[in-house]
Amino acid sequence: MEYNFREIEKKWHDDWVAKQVYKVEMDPSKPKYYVLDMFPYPSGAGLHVGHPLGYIASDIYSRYKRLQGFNVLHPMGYDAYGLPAEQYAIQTGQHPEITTKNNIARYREQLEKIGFCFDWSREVRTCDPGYYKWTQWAFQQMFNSYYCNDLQKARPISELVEAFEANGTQGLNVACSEELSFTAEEWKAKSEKEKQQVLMNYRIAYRGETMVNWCAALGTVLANDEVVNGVSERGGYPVEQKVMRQWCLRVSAYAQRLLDGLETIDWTDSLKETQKNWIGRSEGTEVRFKVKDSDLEFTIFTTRADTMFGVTFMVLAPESELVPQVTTAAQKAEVEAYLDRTRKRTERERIADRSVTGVFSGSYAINPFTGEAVPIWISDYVLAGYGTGAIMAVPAHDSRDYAFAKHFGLEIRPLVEGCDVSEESFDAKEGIVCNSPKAGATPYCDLSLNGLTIKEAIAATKQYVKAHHLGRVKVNYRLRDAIFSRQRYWGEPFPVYYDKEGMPQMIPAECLPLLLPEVAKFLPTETGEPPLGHATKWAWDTVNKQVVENSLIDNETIFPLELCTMPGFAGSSAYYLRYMDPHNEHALVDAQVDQYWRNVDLYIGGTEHATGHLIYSRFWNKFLFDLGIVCEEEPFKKLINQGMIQGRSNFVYRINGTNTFVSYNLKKDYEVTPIHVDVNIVSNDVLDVEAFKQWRPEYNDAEFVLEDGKYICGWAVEKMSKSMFNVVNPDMIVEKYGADTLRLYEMFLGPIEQSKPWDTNGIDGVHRFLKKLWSLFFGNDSLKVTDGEPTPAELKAIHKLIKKVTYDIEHFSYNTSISAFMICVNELTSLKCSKKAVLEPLVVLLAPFAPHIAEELWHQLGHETTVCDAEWPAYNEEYLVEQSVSYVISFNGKARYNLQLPVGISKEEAEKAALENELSQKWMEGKTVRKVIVVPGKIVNIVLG
RNA sequence: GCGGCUGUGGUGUAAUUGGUAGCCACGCCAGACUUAGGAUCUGGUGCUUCACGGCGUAAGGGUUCGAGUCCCUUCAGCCGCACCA
Repeated sequence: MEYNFREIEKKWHDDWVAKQVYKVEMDPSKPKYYVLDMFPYPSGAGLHVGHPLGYIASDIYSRYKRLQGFNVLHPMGYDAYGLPAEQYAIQTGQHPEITTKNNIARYREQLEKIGFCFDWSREVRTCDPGYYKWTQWAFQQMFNSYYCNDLQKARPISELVEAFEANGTQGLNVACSEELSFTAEEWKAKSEKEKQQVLMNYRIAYRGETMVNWCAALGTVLANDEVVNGVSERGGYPVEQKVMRQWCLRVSAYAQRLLDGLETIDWTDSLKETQKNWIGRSEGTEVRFKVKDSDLEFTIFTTRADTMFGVTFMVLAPESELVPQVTTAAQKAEVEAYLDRTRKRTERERIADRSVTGVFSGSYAINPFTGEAVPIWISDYVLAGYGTGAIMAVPAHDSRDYAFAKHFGLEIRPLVEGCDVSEESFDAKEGIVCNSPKAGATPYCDLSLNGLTIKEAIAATKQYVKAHHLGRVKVNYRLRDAIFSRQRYWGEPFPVYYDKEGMPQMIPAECLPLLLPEVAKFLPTETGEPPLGHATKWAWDTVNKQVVENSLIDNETIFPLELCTMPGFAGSSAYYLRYMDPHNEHALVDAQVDQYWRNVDLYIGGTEHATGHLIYSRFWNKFLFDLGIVCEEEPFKKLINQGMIQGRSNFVYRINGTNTFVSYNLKKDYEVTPIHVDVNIVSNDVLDVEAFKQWRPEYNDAEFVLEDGKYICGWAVEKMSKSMFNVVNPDMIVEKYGADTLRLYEMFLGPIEQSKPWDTNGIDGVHRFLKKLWSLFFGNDSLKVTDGEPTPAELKAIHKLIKKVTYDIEHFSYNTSISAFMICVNELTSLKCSKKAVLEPLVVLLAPFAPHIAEELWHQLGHETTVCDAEWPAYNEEYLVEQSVSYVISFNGKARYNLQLPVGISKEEAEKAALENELSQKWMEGKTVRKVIVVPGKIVNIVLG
């Protein structure tokens, strides 16, 4: 009987669907396990072989955990809102709703073929109203919350109002956009509108005027993680910095907790490192400087407080609001010209061109430590968005200040013993401080740092600043608030309207979801007019279908609605929670359900989400945790990044000016042009010549110079893309070899975390393995499984496998498991073993990897129930014990030969046996044994004197 | 510039975590069965040497009886952050 994978896979797939084998219910009698894949956004290209890599890995683990008796939640859904889905729709000129629907259908079809154990009854789509109701709901909760730094958690905004009424801002320690200061009386005197404006400064979801990344080509603003090297991540369009009023999420309030939480979760070091870099914690000091001959004062941030005595100038960011205030009349024209120039530069130009530019403001600042007046400059090497947008420049010990000082001829004052600053600055934080004035030498300051190490000097200066109220110790984070609005169509509408004061108000929670309206034109605009402006009919509450004309109408008053939509990461930030309770209409997730499933035990996905989704999700979850909605602070306990699958392109070589193609190893004799050829008509780098002729009309009459009767193609690793003809679809592999072969092969390719090119060479090896496995069960035309007692050799083979596979799955080392399967099957084949007692555990072990064939064999062995509900076999060490162990006898560490010694022999006995054996040898005469080292069960090393 | 990771046959990789480097595959070579094979089966395959042997885990050094594995230096590649004060 042949291994007919097509028939088997079809049969069991249909059976699983009919019997709902993968449907999961909450079951408190069993321990839970939650395995999650990063859900895909349904792009138009469909799945390629890179997508399933992670899904297969998680599927294996899910099935394994189920066999171990866990109640496993393993869901799948679609990240359907957002830029990628919308860009695809725009490119194909279709409505995103239609393309999204079609793409999802295609994804589903492809996923079905691979035999995943997803519980499809829990599928979520971020663009479903029933789903985004909870995205909108979460946004409203954030709007109604502020972040208390003392409690280190989000609290209802009403508590903040109470605090204002009682004490104003007195004693307040909360996250805010701008430090405000007012008394309770002043608060009470404010108008309702003013109060709302003040509260906006504290809300976790707030509308604020900030520097944003504006991408004209995409017609929208973008979050920082959506901008890479100054261009948009999606499409690579230019991005410019612009001040705009936008919705933002106060992610920065959670910076420290996001950092601390990393210590509690099992992620790779590299991913944690990426997030740490992104959060960018930096401890330093804020110091106030007065402007000379003025009441003005401004604050700078520095991590090098020890260099206060080396300050020779100050620099402001061009965007700083201080710039107009410190610019003197004489310098005005020059400053304006400079501001104009810098304003015009895009982010990319700013990154590319790092030549030193700047302009003198005309004013001076007083160094609070020395009383010295130093010039205030303006330069775009100082960023408005970090620290205070102003710095004290210490050219001797900062390379950027150094370059600036050299360029403009400013003083460089070294402060570290023995450092040479004639050619470059001395940036290292090591050495002994010198050149600071003696204590009491100036009327301003009695601090002397001479003789201290830099670290001691920093601490001493911090202390001094604090004691003399010159500033404060401050921790800065690079992490910025997330810009949360997009001037695009395909996203969640904000559940927001604007009152007659123009202040945003939340649509009543019972009216959610606010549905995304139909619009005549959904294209984005270069000027940033949101497409929702075209909407004429809005609706909310799917039940009541209240319709409003572009506005909320209340007692005949018309209130305009927010026209921006939410960004892609909104819908993906809490989807793992929704899977727990996907049909709940009353809560994002029921508290009891959340108590049971808690959080994701194993999360598998790509590194590309390190600074986007994986930050936002953690933030979102921590916020919900603060509110008591979820019971775990971190959403993803363990995370594995599957490597990227690159394309492996094939080339044919056309002899210039002809239609003749020369095989790879002969091409050096000709002048040739390499041409990409579709990898799907190449096998093991051998071109299917006939298929090539059919591939394109111009090759119909192609001729070939062959080697050994074959046409060998060249190859290269490139991005997997249509234009390189190197895209491999999983469907094609499934069609040719079956889903089980695809699953095994993707895992056999190498460690999951490693990036590698997709290379179909070698897939025959795993396919052959399945055929060999099949032939353990079937003879020429019938089942040949027998009931006999297994021999010790057979038991050893299978128990070795059980041990190895169990260990490997726990360690996500699937590639080595598959090797172990191959070894076992080869052993059983040569032992001619077809005993049920051996083959049955083999089938169970295989079930996570190749579920279809395992299911078929399981039923062939006479079982009625699905193999998914079998029990994971346990191994017995007894069967693995060797009768004797081969010890390596080595002299002075050099291995000489093997000596068989009985199992269980003690260290001393082994030593003795080895010596007896050796000392009788002739060549040992006259040598003295200095030491004998026995590694139990392994090695005897004899050290000769 | 700062931080992290990686480096093993022609190829993908493995190595019981410091114990005979190269498991399992691909490819290649030889053989068997075949009208035929992109089928199946058997054997071989790190380099070098006729051989005995010698050399081999990016390069160099160190620790150790023993190093692919630990430590130091260098080189190469990949990734993250980056005028972040």
